[in-house]
Amino acid sequence: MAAQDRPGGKGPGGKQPTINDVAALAGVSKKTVSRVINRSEFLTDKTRAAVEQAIEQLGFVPNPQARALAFRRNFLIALLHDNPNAQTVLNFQRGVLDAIKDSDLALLVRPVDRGSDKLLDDVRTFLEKQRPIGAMLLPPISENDDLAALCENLGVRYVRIGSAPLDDAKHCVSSNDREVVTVAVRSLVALGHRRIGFVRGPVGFRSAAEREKGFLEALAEAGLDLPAELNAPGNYRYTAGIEAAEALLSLPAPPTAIFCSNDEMAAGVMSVAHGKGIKVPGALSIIGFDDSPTATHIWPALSTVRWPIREMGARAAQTLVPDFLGPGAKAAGDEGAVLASTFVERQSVAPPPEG
Amino acid sequence: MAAQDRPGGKGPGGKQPTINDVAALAGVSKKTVSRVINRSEFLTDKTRAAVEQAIEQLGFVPNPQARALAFRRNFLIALLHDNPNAQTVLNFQRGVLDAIKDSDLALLVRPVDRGSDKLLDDVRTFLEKQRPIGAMLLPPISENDDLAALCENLGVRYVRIGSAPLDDAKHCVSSNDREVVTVAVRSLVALGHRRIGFVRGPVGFRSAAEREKGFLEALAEAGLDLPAELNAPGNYRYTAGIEAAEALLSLPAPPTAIFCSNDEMAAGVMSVAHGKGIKVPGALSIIGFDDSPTATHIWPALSTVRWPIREMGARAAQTLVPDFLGPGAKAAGDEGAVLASTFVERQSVAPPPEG
DNA sequence: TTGTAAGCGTTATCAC
DNA sequence: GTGATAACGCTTACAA
Repeated sequence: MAAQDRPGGKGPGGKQPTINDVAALAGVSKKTVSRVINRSEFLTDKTRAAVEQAIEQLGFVPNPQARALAFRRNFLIALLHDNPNAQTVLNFQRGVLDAIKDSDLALLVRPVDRGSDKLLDDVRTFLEKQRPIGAMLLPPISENDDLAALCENLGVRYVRIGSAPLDDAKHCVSSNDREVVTVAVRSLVALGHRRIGFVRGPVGFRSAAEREKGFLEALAEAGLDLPAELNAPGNYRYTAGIEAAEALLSLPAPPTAIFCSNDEMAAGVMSVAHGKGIKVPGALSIIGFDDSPTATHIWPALSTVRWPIREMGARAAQTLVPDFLGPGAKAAGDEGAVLASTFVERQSVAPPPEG
Repeated sequence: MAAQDRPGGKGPGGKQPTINDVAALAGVSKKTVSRVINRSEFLTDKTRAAVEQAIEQLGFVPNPQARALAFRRNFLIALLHDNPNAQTVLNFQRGVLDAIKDSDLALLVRPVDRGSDKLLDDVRTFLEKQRPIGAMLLPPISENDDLAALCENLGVRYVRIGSAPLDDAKHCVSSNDREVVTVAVRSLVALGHRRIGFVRGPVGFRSAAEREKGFLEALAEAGLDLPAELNAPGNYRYTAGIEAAEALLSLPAPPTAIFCSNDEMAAGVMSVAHGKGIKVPGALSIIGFDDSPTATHIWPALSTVRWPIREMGARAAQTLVPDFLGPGAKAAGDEGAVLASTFVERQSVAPPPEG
C-alpha cells in the first residue's frame, strides 16, 4: 500500500509529527526538544513543561531509526541462543518482554549454531549490523567466553545466563541449580532411598556439571556414593533417558530412584519403566529438572526443579539496560543476579519398595 | 576478524567503512554504490563489478540504521504472537530464520495479549515505532481481521498463519488441518472403532473449528455420528484433557477411541486413562494434534498430526519479503501458500477391544 | 547509465 | 540553559 504519501498526508501512515514540529509548537529549538526526550538535567522546569506539553499535544513519538543513526546504536536488545528447549527460550523471552514492555526497547531474536566454526563470525556480523544496545546469551552458548569477549569488543553490553555464576555479577544472571538439586536428592534419601541412579547432562555443559555436583553433595551428606553402574551418560534428550533407563533398570540391583538432569530424559526413563511394567513411583521414584510442560504432561506428574527462567529473562533485561527501563529497574538489578530455583514435588516420588 | 582497521580507528568498534569510502575507492558516486547495494538494473556490468570489488576490498557493510532512516522502514520482520504453545512459536521462528539467514533481515519478536482491549493500540505503537518491512501473525491472533487491517493501513506487509486460508493467498500461509484430521479419524474407523470421542478446541478458534469439521467429515463418511455425550469441550490445555477424559471415560458406554484437538489435551486424556487403569491403546486409542514434544515424551507415544510449522515460518518469510531473500525465494512463494500437515502414527492407536 | 543536491529525523558540537 | 549548524550513512528526486 501507499506508504509514500506526500504533503497531503492523506489516510493511513499520514506524516507523523517530528521533532521540528514539536520545537516549533513549543517555541524552542530542536535540540531542546531532544534534551527533553533524553532526560537531560540542564533544563528549566518551565521549558521542559512547555516541550512536554507540545509533545503530548502532537502525539509525538521520536523516530527510533533516526535516533539509531545518530546514536550509532539501535534501541534493541538481542537474544542469542542455541537452546534445545523451546519452553525455556520462550519463557525467557517472556521475561525479557515483561521488563521492556513500557520502554522503547524491542527484542531481537537470533538462534545460532554452537557447533558451527563460523559462530563467532556470525555473531559478529549480526551485532555489527544490528548494533543492539545489549545482548543476552542463553546457556549453553552463555558458557562461551569468546562470545562474551566479542560483545565486549564490539561495545555491546551483555549478560550471560547460567546455572552458576559465569562472569562478574554485572554480566551474569544465574540460578542456584546445585543447591536445589541437593535439596531434591536429599528428599529422596529422607524417604529411605539408598540406591539412587543418576542420568547426566551432556559433557562440557556447565549446567550438567552443576547438577551433578549437587547430586553428589547430597549423596555425600548421607554417606552414600554413586557406583559407576548407577551413573548413566546423557545429553538432555528424551532418547538418552530411554537408553539410560534400559541400562539402569536391567541391573541385577536396579536403583529405587533415578535423578535425571532434565525433564526430557526423565520422561524417557518413565517410558521405559512403564514399558517394563515397573510402577512409578511405587517401585521407582523419578526426579527431573526444568519443570517443563512435559513434567506435568506425563503420568505420573514429575517431581522436578523449577528454573526461574522467566524471572531470569526480566532480570537479564534489567541488568542490561536499567537506564531505559524506567525507575525501579535499577534498584532491582542491584539486588544481585542469582535467582532461586525451587524443588517442585509431584507424584513421581515415593518411599522405596522395601522401605 | 579485523574488519575495522583504520588510521585513528582505536580499539573496539573503530570506524567501519561507509558508502563514501566505497565510492571513492571505486571512483564512482555514492549513488552508484547505492544502486549496486540495492540491485538496480540500470548499471553497466563493468561499474557494478568495480563497485563490488571495492565493497569486497573494504569489507563494507551497509549501515542498516541509515538505510532504515532513508527508507523509512526497518530491515526487520516482526513476529506477533499470542500462542500458548512454545514449541510452535519457536519452530516457527526457526523457519523464519532459515529463510532470512542470508539476507539483511532480522527477526523481531512481539508477544501480545489477545485478551487485552489495548491489543490494537499496542500493535499499532509497535509497528509505528519499529517500522518493520512486514509482520507475521501466528494463530490465534492471525484470525483477528482488525489486526490485518491495521497492518494494511500502516503500510506493513503481513502474512497470517492459519489452519485454513484466512485471507487471499498473498497474505496467508496455511495448513490443511481439516483434511489430515479426516485421514487420522478414518484410520480409527478402519480399525473398527465406532464410538469415537472428540475433545474440542477453544470456542472461536478457527483451528478448533477446522479440526472439528475434519473429524465430523470422517465420521459422516463412515455413516457414523457424534453423540452429544461423546463431544467434550476443551481449550487446548492439559487440564481440559483431564476433564474431558473424566467425563468420557465414566460414560456407561465409553468411547473406544478419542480424538483430541491437540497433543496437550491428549496427554491429559492419557493420564486419566492410566489413572483409571485403562490400557492405552488396548482399551482406548488416542490421537492428538500438533506433534509437539509431548507427543513423544508420554507413554505410549502419541499418534498425532504433524503441523509443518517450521516450513510455514520459512514460507511466511518468503511471501512477506521475497525481494530481500535472494533468488529462489520468490519462485517458492508462488507455489501456493498451503502446506501439508501429516498424520504420524505411533503407539497410542490399536483396534478396539472387542474388534 | 550515472551524478548532484536535498533530504530522512535525530543527536553532538560549540558557541551564546 | 539554550540554540544554530554540522554530522550520522544512506536514498530519492531530478538532472546530465
